[in-house]
Amino acid sequence: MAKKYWLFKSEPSSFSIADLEKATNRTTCWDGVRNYQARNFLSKQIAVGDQVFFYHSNADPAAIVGIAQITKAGYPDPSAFNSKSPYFDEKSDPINPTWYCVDIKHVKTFSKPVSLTELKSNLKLKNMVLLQKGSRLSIQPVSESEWKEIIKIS
DNA sequence: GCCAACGTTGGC
DNA sequence: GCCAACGTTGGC
Repeated sequence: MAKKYWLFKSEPSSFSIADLEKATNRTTCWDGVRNYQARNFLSKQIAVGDQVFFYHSNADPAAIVGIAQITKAGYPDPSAFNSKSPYFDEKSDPINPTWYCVDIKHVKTFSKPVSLTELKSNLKLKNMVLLQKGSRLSIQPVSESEWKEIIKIS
């Protein structure tokens, strides 16, 4: 299976790429995703070795700030069953879990982040999911050509 | 802080 | 099944 590319959004005030870099094994469980479309990517399509752009939303500036890779494919999100977690979902059944997560590992932090403004100004990237009007999806596919173009500018 | 766009909920 | 109301996301 060909390697695939993704973009994961995170608000740096809750979890930034610096936090990922500092995490044990530079790895974290990407939990708490509570959107069905994003869930489907996590549970069905994202595979070990896939590459991920780490994006800071609600940030100044909003930007792609680095790269991570998938170290563990989709598995049931433990936070959904933890009543103390802010992501607890009492309706999720452990036998047939509603929510999934993956593990990601830090690969690199860009010395020069690629800002949303730069992405928007690049015509080769106009079809990126991130740039579509009203796009709020927190886990998005990125095409190979988009990936390469962004690596080139970074 | 504002607000447009989106997803979900729940009454009917 | 429709759709209004609500809560959330996220750029500005």
